[in-house]
Amino acid sequence: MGRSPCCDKVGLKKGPWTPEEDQKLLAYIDEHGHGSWRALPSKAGLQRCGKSCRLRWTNYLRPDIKRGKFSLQEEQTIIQLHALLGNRWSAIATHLPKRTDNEIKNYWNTHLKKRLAKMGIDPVTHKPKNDALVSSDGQSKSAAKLSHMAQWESARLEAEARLARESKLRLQSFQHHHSSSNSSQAYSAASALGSTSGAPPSLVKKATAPLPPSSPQSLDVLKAWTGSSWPSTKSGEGSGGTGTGGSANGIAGDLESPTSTLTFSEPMNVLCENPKQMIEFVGASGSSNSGMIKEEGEQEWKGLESSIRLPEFKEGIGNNAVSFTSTFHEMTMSLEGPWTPESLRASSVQGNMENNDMEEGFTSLLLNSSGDQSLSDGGGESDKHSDYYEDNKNYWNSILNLVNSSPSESPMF
DNA sequence: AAGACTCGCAACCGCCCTTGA
DNA sequence: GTCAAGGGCGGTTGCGAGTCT
Repeated sequence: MGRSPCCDKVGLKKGPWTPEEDQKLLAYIDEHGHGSWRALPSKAGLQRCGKSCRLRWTNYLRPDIKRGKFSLQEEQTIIQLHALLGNRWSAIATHLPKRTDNEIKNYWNTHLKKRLAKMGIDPVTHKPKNDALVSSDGQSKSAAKLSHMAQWESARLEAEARLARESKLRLQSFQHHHSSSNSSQAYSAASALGSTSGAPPSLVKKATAPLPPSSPQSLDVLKAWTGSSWPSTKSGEGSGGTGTGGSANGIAGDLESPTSTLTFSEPMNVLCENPKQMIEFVGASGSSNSGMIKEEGEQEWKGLESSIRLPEFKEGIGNNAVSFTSTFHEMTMSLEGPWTPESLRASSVQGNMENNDMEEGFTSLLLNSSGDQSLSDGGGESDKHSDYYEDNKNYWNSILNLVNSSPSESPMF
């Protein structure tokens, strides 16, 4: 399975595309679709390799591409998803409609990474840089492991959310045929439908009944659900905290097992020296996508550098294991409606109104320029600990809420 | 004004996975 | 089961534009 010689052929043009070439490519795809990329150049009269055509199309010419400056909201989304997914740009791109993975990658490398670094946050781990000094006791290992597991979890969430959406769509179509107009009924039915709608029973029931961690079935099923969005091993990915397992065979590697469950019981116990340190993560119910209420604008970043609460943030994800417990119901709730900046904003406002001062996640940590005394002035040791737990929980809440609130038009769902 | 330097982005490279013969 | 083609993805490069000295 060697590399295809696609671009090795002599006589093929490389380098920047001319408007004429763009025109030819556009015209051809308009008329015929792209079909086989390899065959396309000759048919379209282009002296390019198919791969080059595909890239030009997917990264530039595609009509559904939004170009130009990233909004603050998009920046936040990228940061949060990167914290969770690492350098899986294509996965991140599925949550940013109209942005290409290449564009996001470039933006991260040229803007966001630098900003985080400037703020003393390691863009790879999303933790304060000096954290490495503190973690000689093995906590960094736990952090890495946790991050690793979070990635598996995210892939699993994607799969389950996608399935939930599909179930819902099926149900809606079913109901359409049966002239039912009650959407809440539709929703309840969708939740209950499970076993008859193609949703795996383990999902519908609620996932505290774990599939065997290394269960081949669970892996195959998940792979099928995710539409091959399962994380893949890339040689370079380890550096991004993204040493995801890769093919199913690799799953049992460094990470014990990405469970197909919603509870990281076994691995997390391994991580937790003190079981009391287990923090239950409750998925998106009443989700408040904190940090989504800021207005767009560069100046938002300015106060940030001075106001970020490094001590709390530092204690964030790395030191403790987090038990992710969610329910199919909660997940389905979080998937209601399309994912839009407005909806995020709305849910954020709602969340805040629902007393959720505590529901501030990573982005809020980054963006809050005021009202942050409560945590840093906390004083007492016990307060410190509870703050620490809260931050830990909120951090993942924020990120996973975002992941759960996937765009309806996302190809991933 | 001009050369040096920096930045941002489009495009390329190369690895890997999937698919189908 | 094997192999090659096709395509996806993340990392890297090269060049033009902007900024600095």
